[in-house]
Amino acid sequence: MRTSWADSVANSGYESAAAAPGSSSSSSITGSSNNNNSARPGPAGRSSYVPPHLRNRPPSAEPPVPAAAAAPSPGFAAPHGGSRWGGASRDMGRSGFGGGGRGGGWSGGRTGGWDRGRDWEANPFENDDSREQAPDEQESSGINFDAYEDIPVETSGDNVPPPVNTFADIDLGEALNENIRRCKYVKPTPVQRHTIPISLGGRDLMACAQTGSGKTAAFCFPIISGIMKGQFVQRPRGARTVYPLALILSPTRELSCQIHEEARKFAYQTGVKVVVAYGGAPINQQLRELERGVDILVATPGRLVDLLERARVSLQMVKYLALDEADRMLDMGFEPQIRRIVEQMDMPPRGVRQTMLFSATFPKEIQRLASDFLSNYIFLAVGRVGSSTDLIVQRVEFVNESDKRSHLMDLLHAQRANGAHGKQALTLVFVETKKGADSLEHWLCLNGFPATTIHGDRTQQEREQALRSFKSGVTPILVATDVAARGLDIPHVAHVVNFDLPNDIDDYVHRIGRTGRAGKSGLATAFFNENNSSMARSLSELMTEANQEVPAWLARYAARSSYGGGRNRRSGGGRFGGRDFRRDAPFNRGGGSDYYSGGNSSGGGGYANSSGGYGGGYGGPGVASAWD
DNA sequence: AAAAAAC
Repeated sequence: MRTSWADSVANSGYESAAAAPGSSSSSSITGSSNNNNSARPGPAGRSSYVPPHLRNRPPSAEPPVPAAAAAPSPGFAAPHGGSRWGGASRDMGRSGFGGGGRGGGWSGGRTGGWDRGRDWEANPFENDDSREQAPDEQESSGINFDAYEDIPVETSGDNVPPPVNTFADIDLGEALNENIRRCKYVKPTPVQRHTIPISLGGRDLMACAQTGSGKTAAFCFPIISGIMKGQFVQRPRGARTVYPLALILSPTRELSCQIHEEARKFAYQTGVKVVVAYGGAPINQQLRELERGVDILVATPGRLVDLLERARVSLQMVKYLALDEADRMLDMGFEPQIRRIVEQMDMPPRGVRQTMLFSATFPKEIQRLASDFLSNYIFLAVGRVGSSTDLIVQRVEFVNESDKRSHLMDLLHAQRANGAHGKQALTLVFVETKKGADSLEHWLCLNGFPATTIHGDRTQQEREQALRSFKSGVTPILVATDVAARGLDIPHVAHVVNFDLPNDIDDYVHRIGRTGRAGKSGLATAFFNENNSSMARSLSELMTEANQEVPAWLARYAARSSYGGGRNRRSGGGRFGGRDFRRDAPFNRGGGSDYYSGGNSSGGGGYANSSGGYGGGYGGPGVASAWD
């Protein structure tokens, strides 16, 4: 049975002061072979244990097998230790993984013990090439990096670390670099260029970046690297509780799955173990996975609370907390649950753990809430201009409720006619309600359009099946509620139809972001009628910002309609999905919640560094003077 | 008002 990274590395001798994730030196880290605190429990024969990621490799490629050491202290099944950096030789190309066996306390209720088959770390890259790639793909990764040139970037906060230009500029470690290569990432996207150094520097972060701009990797790389480099204290091994070092929360089950799949690629053969937990799926399998060891837990809030209540998971050892779609996680529906997880369980407080919040949109009122979870954080906004939303052609058509179906059919017909080989291009149709989704799907199928649907009234199996069937083109039309609005990376979505417009402009931004991924172009069509008049203004503003053609009738609606369209008249105004709310009230301290959260900030006005002349004055490369 | 998120 293999254990997770931190389990195998750390041991009871260490103090909890984890090495700062950003500490650059790797040479000083204790090698596994001379770590006398190591303990290797378990049956004899375990001494020849070969960690999963090293099996089936030529002997020459294997790092030295760590020496067996003292028996574990009572109550602990402490695996042997070892630096994640690979002990003596980092140049081995992989870390000196200490895959110690788990002692007799292995509590899965299984008797056979050691199941090698299950220990094998499946290659997460296996299925990557099964998807057919367009022949004209310029980058093998499919990411059109040219689309990312010259994006305005805004940062604020104390001492913002400078961005990097290449992955090689950062010491992420060989194993991680190898996975970056396997992912065919040539160079970091803007959000990655800025986020990774901030995060490696141990700083809290609120990051606002386009849909499809590589946010997942931006928070995964530093977490994985930090866990590999860190010398973490032995995690207690009591009962059946597991102690992840990192927690990644997301608002939907499918998004958590997706993050898990991606994180597994990044963590492949690093020994860092990533596990996912979400509702609607049998909990027992997830529990078994957890028992096999977990460093990074990806979860949806409900299931995590369940696991915490059952005491199967403890957040006591969490060093990294990442909220994806953070503004969604902190809106009305989710906030209490998130507060409970972050503030009322056993997670270390802000300032002790490192917290990173990511989204494409960040309304100010949500930023205010979010600052409760952050300590002296850096705000980062990567602009929209020249980036992915620019590559999405947005159209708005006036369609009365009663005409929507036939109008949709017209669009689909035209699309089919234009499509290659008469095949239907992938089209994602958003509707307002679950019932509406079912009935539209039914109607489409009746009319000869292969469609399926995804929404919260379907079983998890049905939801995942629908997504697979859509991705593979079996049902090239997917009718969805907002469950599919955020984060899902579905390659080759040619067209997003807002059959029903959302009531919030931010939701619109996330929805249309399902197309135009990774720098590719896409089309978004919205059906607008009197019922959407409250959206007229924000929609027309957004389209103007994105250099889209605003129909004259929409402009008239916008001029007529009162403010408040979409509730937060554009979360940032300008070119970004958001702007640091701290800069709006630089002298407004105290009085209730502590916006400045760190307590050691340098002064009321010291936050801006890209537009104002004041503040720390970091004006390094890539920090555009974006605010006019 | 709807959607999502545990059993």
